[in-house]
Amino acid sequence: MAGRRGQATRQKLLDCLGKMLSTSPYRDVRVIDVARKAGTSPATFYQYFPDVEAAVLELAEVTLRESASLSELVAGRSWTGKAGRQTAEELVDGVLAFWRRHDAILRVVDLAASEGDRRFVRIRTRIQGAVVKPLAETIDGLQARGRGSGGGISSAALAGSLVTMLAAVSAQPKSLQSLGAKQTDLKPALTTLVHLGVTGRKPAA
Amino acid sequence: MAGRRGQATRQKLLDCLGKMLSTSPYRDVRVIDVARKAGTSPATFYQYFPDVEAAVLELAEVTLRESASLSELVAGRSWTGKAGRQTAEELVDGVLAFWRRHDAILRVVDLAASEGDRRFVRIRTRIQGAVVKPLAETIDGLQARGRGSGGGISSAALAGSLVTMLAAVSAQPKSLQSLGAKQTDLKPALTTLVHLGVTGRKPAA
DNA sequence: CGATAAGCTGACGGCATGACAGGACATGTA
DNA sequence: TACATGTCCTGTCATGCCGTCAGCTTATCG
Repeated sequence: MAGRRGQATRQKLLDCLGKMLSTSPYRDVRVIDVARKAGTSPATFYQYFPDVEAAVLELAEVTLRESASLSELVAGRSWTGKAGRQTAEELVDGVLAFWRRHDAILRVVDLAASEGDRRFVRIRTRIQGAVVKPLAETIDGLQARGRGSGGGISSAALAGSLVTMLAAVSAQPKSLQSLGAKQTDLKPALTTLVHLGVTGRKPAA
Repeated sequence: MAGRRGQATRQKLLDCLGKMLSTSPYRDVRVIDVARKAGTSPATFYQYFPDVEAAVLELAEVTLRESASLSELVAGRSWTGKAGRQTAEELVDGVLAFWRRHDAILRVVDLAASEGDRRFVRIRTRIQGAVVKPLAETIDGLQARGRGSGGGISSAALAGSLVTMLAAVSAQPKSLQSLGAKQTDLKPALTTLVHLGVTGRKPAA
C-alpha cells in the first residue's frame, strides 16, 4: 500500500541507512541523519518505519534473501581428493566474501540477536542455515559411508560450528592479524579446518 | 585522583552499567538510567566518565584482566591419546564458560571492535590472545615434531580461528539450536574440531 | 568548632524523538 | 490550460535525554 513515489522514498531511506551503518557506530545512528542524507525530513522516515530498528530489520531481510545463493557453495560438491580441497576452498572464499560484503548489516544483526531479539535471531538462523543445512546433509552422507570427522558427532553441530567460525573470522580480521595470523595465512587455515571438520582428513596437497 | 567515596560511587556506576548491558539493548542504554539505578544523578556520571562508551571500555578492561586465567587451559597440557581429548574438552568448556559469563560486555566489545574502534579491537585481541598465543605455541611444538593438522599452515591462524569459533558459538547458541544442533551436541562437536585442528587427528575414544 | 577540599545535584540550553494537521505534488479528466 | 483527487511530504510541537555549570552538601583535618 504505497505508490511509486512512496516506494522510491522508502528505498532511498533504506539505502542511506545502510550507508550510515557502514560509516558510523550503530549506537550513534540517528533518524535525523538518515533523513537528511536522503534529502528528506525525520517525519517522512517515521511514515515508513516505526523506528530505526524496524528499518534495520528490513535491510537484514534483504541480506537474508541474498544469502540463499550461498547454498550453491555446498550443493552437489565432491569432498574427496583434490576436488575436496577445492570445495573447501570455495566454501571458505564464498562465505568470507558474503560476510565481508554485508559486513555492516550483519554485525548489527549479530548484536540484536545476541541481545535476544527473536526477529533477528530468526534472520541470522536462516542466513547461516543457507550454508549449515546443506553442509550438515553432506556430513551426514559422509558419515553414513563410514567417513567423516567422528562417529557420534552431530552433523548439525559440526556444520553450525564451522560456519559460525567462518562468519566470526570474517567479521574480525584485525584481532587475528594482531595475534600473528596474517591475512594470507587465514584462508589456508580455515580451508584446512573446514576440510578436517567435514571429512575428518587433511586436505590433499 | 579520587577519594574513597568517589571510588565507591564510580564503582557503583560501573556495576549498574554492567547490569543494564545484560538487560537492555546497548543502543538503548541511557546515562540517566544508569545514574538512577545507582541512586545518583546524571551529572555525577559525567564527573567520572566522558560518555557511556568510556565506561564500557573500563568494564571491558576488567574482563580483560580476568581473561588472563584462560591461559591455564592450554599451558602445559598433553595433546596425545586420552589426555589429548581431555585437554580439548577442558579448553572448550573453559572458553565457553568464560564467554558466557561475560556475555553482555563481550558482545558490546565485539560490536565496537567490528565498527573499527581501535581501543576495543585491542582489548578483544588481548582477551583472545590469552588462549590463542599459548595454543599457537602448542601447535608450533606439535608441527615441529611432524605432527599437527597440516604442514605449511600458520599456527597463529589455526589457533585464532579455533578460539574465534568457540567465542562465536558461545555468543549465539540460539541460532545453532534452531538449526538442529542441540545444546548437548555442541560441546562434543567443538571438542572434536579443536582436537582435529590442533593435532590433525580425531580425539581418542 | 571552623576551614578547606571533595563530592553531588538542580537547572539550563540544545538536540532528537515521535505525532499531527495541513501544504505540495503527481496524475487523470475535460 | 484549468481543475479535482488522492498520495506524499514537512513545519511544528510536546516530551525527554544530553552534557555543563554554579552552588550546595558532606567528609577531613587543624
